[in-house]
Amino acid sequence: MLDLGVLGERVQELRAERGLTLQELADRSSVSVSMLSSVERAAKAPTVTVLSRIADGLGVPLAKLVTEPAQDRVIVRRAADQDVSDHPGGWRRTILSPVVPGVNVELLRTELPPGCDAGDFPAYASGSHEYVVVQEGTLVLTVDEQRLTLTAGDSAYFAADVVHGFANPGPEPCSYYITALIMRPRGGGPTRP
Amino acid sequence: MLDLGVLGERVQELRAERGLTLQELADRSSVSVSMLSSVERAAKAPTVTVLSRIADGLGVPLAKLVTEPAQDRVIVRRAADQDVSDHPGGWRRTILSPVVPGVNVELLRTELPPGCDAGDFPAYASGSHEYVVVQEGTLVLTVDEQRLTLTAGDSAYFAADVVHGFANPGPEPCSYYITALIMRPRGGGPTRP
DNA sequence: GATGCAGTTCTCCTATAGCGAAACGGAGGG
DNA sequence: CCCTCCGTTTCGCTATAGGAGAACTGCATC
Repeated sequence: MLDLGVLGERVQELRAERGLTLQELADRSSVSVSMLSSVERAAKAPTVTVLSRIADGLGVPLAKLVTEPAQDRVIVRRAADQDVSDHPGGWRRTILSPVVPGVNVELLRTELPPGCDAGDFPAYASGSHEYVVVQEGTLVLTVDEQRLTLTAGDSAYFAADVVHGFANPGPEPCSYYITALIMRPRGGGPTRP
Repeated sequence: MLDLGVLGERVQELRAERGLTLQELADRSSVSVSMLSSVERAAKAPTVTVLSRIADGLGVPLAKLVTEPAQDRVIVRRAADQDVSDHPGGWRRTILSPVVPGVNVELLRTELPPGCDAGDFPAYASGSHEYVVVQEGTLVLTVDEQRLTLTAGDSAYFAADVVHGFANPGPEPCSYYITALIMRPRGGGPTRP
């Protein structure tokens, strides 16, 4: 259940960060000063439309105002304990991120031998996205019919709600890191193939 | 700006997925049938409290209902364009993640010369967390008085709401990748009388 | 065609979100 | 001390969110 107090604090904090007065935020967001004050003090529950305008005025996505995360301790995985999976195509994937309840982040390292195509990955749920950074070699990234060639040091971001594939067409091995934030449709489907 | 039509469709879709009737969802969410119908048809704009109850009834986080699917395409940063910052201590940090509105993820690569201590980083807001994977060399990770030695291939996860530091005590260079999910600070403000 | 039933929409009515403007309170400045 | 400025809170008033139940719709079965 949403805590209006937390919501109010969050709005106030974001406004303070930007050095805005109630009046200035009111102008930016087309929400009255009095309403803003009420929301910050949790005196009233704004409608989604009003809260959306407030989020716009603050320059943050609406979701930012209503999500609250969890926290944990330090978890280490030694190189020897890493979860390495060798695939039929000859490529190898290492899942570097420990499983943390409530956090849908995965940090992966993938090694593609020369000429190897790791194939296509399905479109994940809406809202999923991935960061890629190439460590060495050449990576051809395919995102929804769009092909991109990345070399060592290049990084890329894409929304992973479309089909996407990875291939190494070059004569040298390719390795790259992926940070994936995967939204899961309810029912707890399997993790990345 | 939030589109009530989209919101309504989303609620209806989620309800259909679960095979719930308006009445059943009303019972689960403590929101009247008529209000649910109005929201689905975008006839009324619910308050955040009501929408939060609806989200609970559907078993999805509130943010799920208000996040608009990223319509972004691929964003690439070439190695030559990377945002590299050299620090006084002799270490170098490369910010690999393009700035994506609404996503508070950072993907970084850091290079520490032999014997270099990058110093301490402050405690971030509660809920922040980081993944670290060592590419080469030896990294001493300090998290809230706890010291850990990581070598190539090791990865670690920790909640970043405490002071944490990175150092390379070895005779060889050390490089590592960090995926950071940083939450906005909040709650530090003074309470009004 | 009538009857029953499950799901959805419409019809009031009350509580409150939301706005404009006035009132309040603190930090300088005279 | 008194005034002025600036930001915040409070005060009425209006529009609308929200609840309870009636009315409608579609689809079976008799």
